[in-house]
Amino acid sequence: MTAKTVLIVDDEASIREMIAVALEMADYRVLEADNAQAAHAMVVDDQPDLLLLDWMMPGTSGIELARRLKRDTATAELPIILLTAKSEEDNKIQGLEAGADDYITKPFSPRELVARLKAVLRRATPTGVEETVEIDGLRLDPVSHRVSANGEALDVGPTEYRLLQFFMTHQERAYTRSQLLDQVWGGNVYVEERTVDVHIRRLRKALGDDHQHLIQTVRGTGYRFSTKE
Amino acid sequence: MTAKTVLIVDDEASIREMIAVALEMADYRVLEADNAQAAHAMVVDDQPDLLLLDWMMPGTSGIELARRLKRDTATAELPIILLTAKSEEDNKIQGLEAGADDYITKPFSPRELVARLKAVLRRATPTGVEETVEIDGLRLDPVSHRVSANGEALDVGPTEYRLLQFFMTHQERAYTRSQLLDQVWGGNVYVEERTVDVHIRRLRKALGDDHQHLIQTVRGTGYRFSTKE
DNA sequence: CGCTAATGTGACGATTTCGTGACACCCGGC
DNA sequence: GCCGGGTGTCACGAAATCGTCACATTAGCG
Repeated sequence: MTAKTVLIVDDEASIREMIAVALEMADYRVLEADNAQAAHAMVVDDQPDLLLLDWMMPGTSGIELARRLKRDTATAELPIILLTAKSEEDNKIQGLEAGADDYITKPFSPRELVARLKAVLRRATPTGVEETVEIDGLRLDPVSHRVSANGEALDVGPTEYRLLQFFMTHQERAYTRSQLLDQVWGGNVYVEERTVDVHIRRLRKALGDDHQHLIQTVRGTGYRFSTKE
Repeated sequence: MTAKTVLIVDDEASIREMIAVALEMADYRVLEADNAQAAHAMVVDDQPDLLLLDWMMPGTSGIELARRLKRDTATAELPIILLTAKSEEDNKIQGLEAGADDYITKPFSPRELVARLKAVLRRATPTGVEETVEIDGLRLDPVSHRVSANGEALDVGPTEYRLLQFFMTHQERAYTRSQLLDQVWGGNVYVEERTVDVHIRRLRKALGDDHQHLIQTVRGTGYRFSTKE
């Protein structure tokens, strides 16, 4: 799973720091901004997956930023969690009406924060379209998460599964190891290129004699999935 | 799926309006009533699928209406979500005892409302549609709320029951822990993902050696219910 | 036919994921 | 208050998976 990015917007550096530490321990990427203008720019540029927004800030208030983001279709889907002090509880109505997805009152435990953040992300992330692919008797079904050859189930590991899925939906084209690492492993991972070879090997083995010819090595370049010779 | 009908009961027109807009955007049919008497009539006449009920209303209170509806077998199955102000939190117990299926404190975001409404509708036993499921000698009877294997009764807790019911009505599909939390626990809970594992474990144990193979773990993803393999 | 670079392959330790038992907590019933 | 079932969380170990290496094999070239 690729790490989600969270943008923390608060004018107090100490609070940002505390939250950042908690989130980083929970494996989130963290961005910070100390005012609404900077935050808005970062939302546009860095496209975080979630916004942690302080209610009270000098200049443009948090709620104003929330309202603005929700009005713009490009950013309307961005989940927002508002942070407020206990005494400001009355403002909750405005906050949620402005489009916030959740609302946390200070003080809060890091753990609570992470939990609610997870919940919001879970609700916000739409499940992609999944179609089963079948090629030459080889079938991959994303719904049941199974791979079968001529009806017989094959045992493939998670990485081999993703690799095969990528190949089956991108046939007839050669990919370099680097491209495969990007597409299958997901962008920013540091892994040896030769690791791809090993997983290709494992996938071929799993496919068995009947189908391993589908994965062809393109010498000097990388690999290709193809039914043709 | 035919659109579900939701009856909103609140004496403040502005609140009804806000909710109505949110629900219509989410593809629900919406009915409105501003007092308990009218609401009762509409429940009988229009048979909505769910009731959104304000706690505080002039005349017959929301809770009184809820109690009344739950007493009548004709309307007892109707899911009810209570709306209350934060300060009335203490009354939560009474609300749930009166038969409400969920409980939302104002203010709330439209998104939250829709999420919990979905969850309630999902969990709610849609009157009449409940059929007993039997798979591979394993039988789940929603009417008596019992599970049996080859005629022998099994002892499963409430959560395990819902989990099993969900699985039996959604075979051959791999679900992530997140999805299971959404579907079985309801989208608004903040629970660790690993908790799913524990309940899977409890369910497997309850199913016994004969049937625990039906619940399969999909490494790196989650779980699946299937007779195959 | 040798040589070299690229790829195949088996093994291995490190890491991740999952299963499992224990435990603390909540809440309703007694 | 005490008890007991139900629930969520944790810690630990087992198992699967991953990334890397060393070495074998192969393809392409002169």
